[in-house]
Amino acid sequence: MTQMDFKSLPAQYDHAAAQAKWYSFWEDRGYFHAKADDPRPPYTIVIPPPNVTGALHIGHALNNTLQDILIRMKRMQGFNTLWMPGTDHAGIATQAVVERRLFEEEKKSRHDLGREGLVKRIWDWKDKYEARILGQLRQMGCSCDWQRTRFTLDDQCARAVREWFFKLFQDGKIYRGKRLVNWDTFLQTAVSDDEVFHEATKGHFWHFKYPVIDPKPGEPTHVTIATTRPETMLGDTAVAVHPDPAAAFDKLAAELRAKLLKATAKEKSELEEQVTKLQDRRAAMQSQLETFRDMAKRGVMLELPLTGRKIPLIADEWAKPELGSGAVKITPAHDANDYEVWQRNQQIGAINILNPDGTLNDSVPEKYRGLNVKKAREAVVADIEAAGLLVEIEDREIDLAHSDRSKTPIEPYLADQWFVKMDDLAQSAMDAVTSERVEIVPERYRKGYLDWLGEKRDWPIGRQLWWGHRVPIWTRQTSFDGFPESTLGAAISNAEADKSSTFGPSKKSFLTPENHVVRYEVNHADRTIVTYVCLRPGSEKAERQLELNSSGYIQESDVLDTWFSSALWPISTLGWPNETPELKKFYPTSALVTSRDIITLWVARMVIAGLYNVGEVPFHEVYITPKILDSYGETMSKSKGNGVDPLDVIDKFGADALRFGLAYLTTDTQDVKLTVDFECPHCGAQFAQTKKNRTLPRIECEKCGKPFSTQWAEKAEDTALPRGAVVSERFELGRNFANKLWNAARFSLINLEGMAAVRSAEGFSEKSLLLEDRWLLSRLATVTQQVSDALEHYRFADAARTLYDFAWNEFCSFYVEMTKARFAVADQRGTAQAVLAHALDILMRLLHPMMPFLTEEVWQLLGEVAPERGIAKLQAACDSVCVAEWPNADTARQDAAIESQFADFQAVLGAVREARQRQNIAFKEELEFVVRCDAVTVKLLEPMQPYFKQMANAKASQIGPAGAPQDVSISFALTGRQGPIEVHVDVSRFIDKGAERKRLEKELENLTKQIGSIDGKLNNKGFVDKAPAEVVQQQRDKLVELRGQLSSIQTAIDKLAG
RNA sequence: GGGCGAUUAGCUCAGUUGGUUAGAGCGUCUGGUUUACACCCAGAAGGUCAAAGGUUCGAGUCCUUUAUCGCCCA
Repeated sequence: MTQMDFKSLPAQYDHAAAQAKWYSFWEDRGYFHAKADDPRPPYTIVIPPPNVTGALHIGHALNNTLQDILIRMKRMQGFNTLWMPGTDHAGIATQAVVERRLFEEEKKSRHDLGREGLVKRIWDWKDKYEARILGQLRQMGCSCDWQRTRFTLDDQCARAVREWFFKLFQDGKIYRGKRLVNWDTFLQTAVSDDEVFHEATKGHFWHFKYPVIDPKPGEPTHVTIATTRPETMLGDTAVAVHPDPAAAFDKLAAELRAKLLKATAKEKSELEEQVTKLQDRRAAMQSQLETFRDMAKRGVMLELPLTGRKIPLIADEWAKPELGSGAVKITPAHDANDYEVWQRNQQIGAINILNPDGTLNDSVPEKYRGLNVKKAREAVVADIEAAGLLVEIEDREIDLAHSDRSKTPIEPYLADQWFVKMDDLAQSAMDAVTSERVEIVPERYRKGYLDWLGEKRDWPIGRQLWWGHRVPIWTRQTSFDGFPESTLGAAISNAEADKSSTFGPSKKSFLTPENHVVRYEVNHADRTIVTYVCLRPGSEKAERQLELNSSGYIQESDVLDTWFSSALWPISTLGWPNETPELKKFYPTSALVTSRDIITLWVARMVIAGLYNVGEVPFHEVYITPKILDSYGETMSKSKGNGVDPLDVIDKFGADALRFGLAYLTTDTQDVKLTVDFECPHCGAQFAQTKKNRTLPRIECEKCGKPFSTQWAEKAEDTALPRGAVVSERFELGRNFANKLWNAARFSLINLEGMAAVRSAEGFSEKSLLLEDRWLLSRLATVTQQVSDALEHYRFADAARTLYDFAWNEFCSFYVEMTKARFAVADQRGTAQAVLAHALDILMRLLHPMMPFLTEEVWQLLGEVAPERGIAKLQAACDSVCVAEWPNADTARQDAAIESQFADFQAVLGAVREARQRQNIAFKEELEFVVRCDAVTVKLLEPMQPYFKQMANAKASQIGPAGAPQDVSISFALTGRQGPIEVHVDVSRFIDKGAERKRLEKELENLTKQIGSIDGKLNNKGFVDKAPAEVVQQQRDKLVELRGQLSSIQTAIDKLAG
């Protein structure tokens, strides 16, 4: 076998080359593919499907890296590992992006294209970004089972959506109702509360008078109301006053008094002022409010200006006696609070005054019809003023809801919606968490989940969009003019009972009891019946039949909320509703890794859907990742322009560095701030991304002044410039670590040549293991335990830090350094090689989940020189570290005594090195030193002579109980395992006595302080009596030690003086 | 208004059930080219653990209050 010349390996780790080589290697060998008939226990994660609106940023990189770390570890542990990949269609978000571009680039609206045309455009968009996203995941090294890639809008997912909807409809859990929704007048759809953001804006508070109809003598002739949205008065259906003003005032006063009791002096005066104000107001207004209340009870009507309508004065607690006039206008169709008032006072009714596009509809007087909100507002205010009913206009800051998607103001709007009843469903998902069938990590996120579900608010699932799963319901409206109303109830219950109906299409053979469910809605006002037919998936023929003109059914035009399909993700991807082998094998899945903002939107709904459809929770553990913020502490987002593209980081630092860096940041408590820098493509200078420059299409380098383009570049003149990457220096840590590992491996490879021959000739003897071998093996066992345990419990940062510290500070800085001296000695060579190869092997396995490319590169090279590895027993290395067995901690090799002996050696070495640095003595100059210590330590240190030479260019001239300092030396008093160790480094040729005395005096002061503190503790009776005996003993030992050190330092000082 | 979290070195962050003199990376300073690595090596300086009070023999860690910041819900 011809061996590679390892010396010719590059001195820097070539991440690009490794990435290009190994990803396809793993994929070609099918390592990522999980088979349903594999008998090994399964370990499954479904990816949180990234939405196809745009490319992934570093937050996604974090989320997916963590999943890959778990998956890769479990794969090595011998599980049948499935990581299910895919993307999400993200209904409103994607449609909004495509519509916006359509408008920007072609000045067209979606209506110009029509439903089919727009949907085609969105599919094109989806294809492009899906490819981009999946490509990014590959670049990161994600080991997804690509053969199973799904999309929430593909046929398989569509079937699952249809089936779930059908089941819910059949069970009576889906209903249609009128609800106040957040209406986006731009996109013309309802958006959920979660898609709305609030912003304080400058606005006004208008006060109007409504005339009272036929007031009794002495009663007020007008009621004053106030509003921030005057145009909504056209939809008023009542004015409310409080039913018991006296009680309301009493309550407020009581609350203030309670606050006052607890208040600080500073708050007190302010509260007292409030009390006075309230008292004044009460004196002035209570009797008038009671008059209004009495009028309301009597059924007094008001004249609603501009409309010619009469509306009632009602008593309802929503009216606040302490605010404004105490009376409040009620517009149930356009205000959430007023809607609630309507629910309590059904007789007042509700009037929707808006068209879907935000203009006023036919329910308002003709002159306002067709006006948009802004124009209507101006007109109403002008007309009210002209009528002499305008009281005043206040300036006021208003909290205005905006649509997250279109950035336009939201109008509360009464619309027909499909809802899912949440009572039992929410309860089932709560039970799953309280019973710990689903465990949320970190635990504090449980509360939010349970609180949200506990509200059991019904879920509005319809979206007035074109991109999504269409509601699988066909509707027909028929008149029942020909039927006496009294017989209707009976007709319908008959129909329900035998699934055939006078009005329904039951006689047609295409509808069978299995494939459809029918529900009816009787509308007495206009004497119609609406028939809803829900069809099961796979009834395409029935769908076509229903849509024939003769039967007059049309399919609902709304599509379903994206989360309705995402909720099914863990089961739809595995083939549900079919009972596939995959579903049997891989469901419930093992873990879900996601971000906290979708615990309610997504996680809770997956639990609901899993339990409802399959009867089992979708996953056993949910790990919530930290969130990545930019240097201002803001969340990263495409629209803000502060996102970092993982590919930029990979280009510059490598995928291993990205992944390791991310794992290193993932502690369980914190969000993570990342510095974000531009990198100039001309001169390579890095400078901070700021709020100002982060959305510019072109930027001039702060250093060389040359311009470069950014992600915002669109004009040809900008895109022609070279693109500047956006990176973060935080990943330097990972890059440096990767390089360190690479070089340690390179050193090992160079020195392992011929190893196999030596090994087989000599055999292996346990006795040939030196202290440093035993130390390393002991540490390796402990590190293996710690890393496994940390990853098992989602403590990614712990695992990363443990590996970093061990690999750099122990393996490289000590073990590898020490082998340099041993390789020079023929009879030590074999053992050192065996241990080195073994340690490198284990280290690569432990690092593989975090740094897959580097570890594979090293693994393959190591395989060339050491195809068989191990300590007592040789084993052939596996073809790829990707499927190598996860290390088992060799606990028999853990040895605390060895570790502390080694620590003594490290301390002595450290003292010698410090002496050299203190005195600025070049490494070339050999130092001599004396060690005074007990006999056991002598035995330990004597064999270490070669290492003192190797690592500090120093020689111990004496080691023993009688070791005496040279005339001019730098002295250290150390705490050894057996007892005190004094190190005296002979610096007669070099010393700066003054500096050394200063250092020693400082040391003396330090020791004195410590001794004082321990003395204090030991003289404290409380401590001696109450603290555990071992802690007290520890302090006593410490005191003795410190006193010993004090005297050695004192001696050293005296000597310098003398 | 309610809930959750944060505040530790110049910066970004660790710090297990309370127990030696609170750690790391970057940055700063000093000095280096030794059988891999300057993306390196050997050292150093740098902290009233946000503030106040409490529990305890002992508090960065537990409790209370306050301040500032962030997120979620209304």
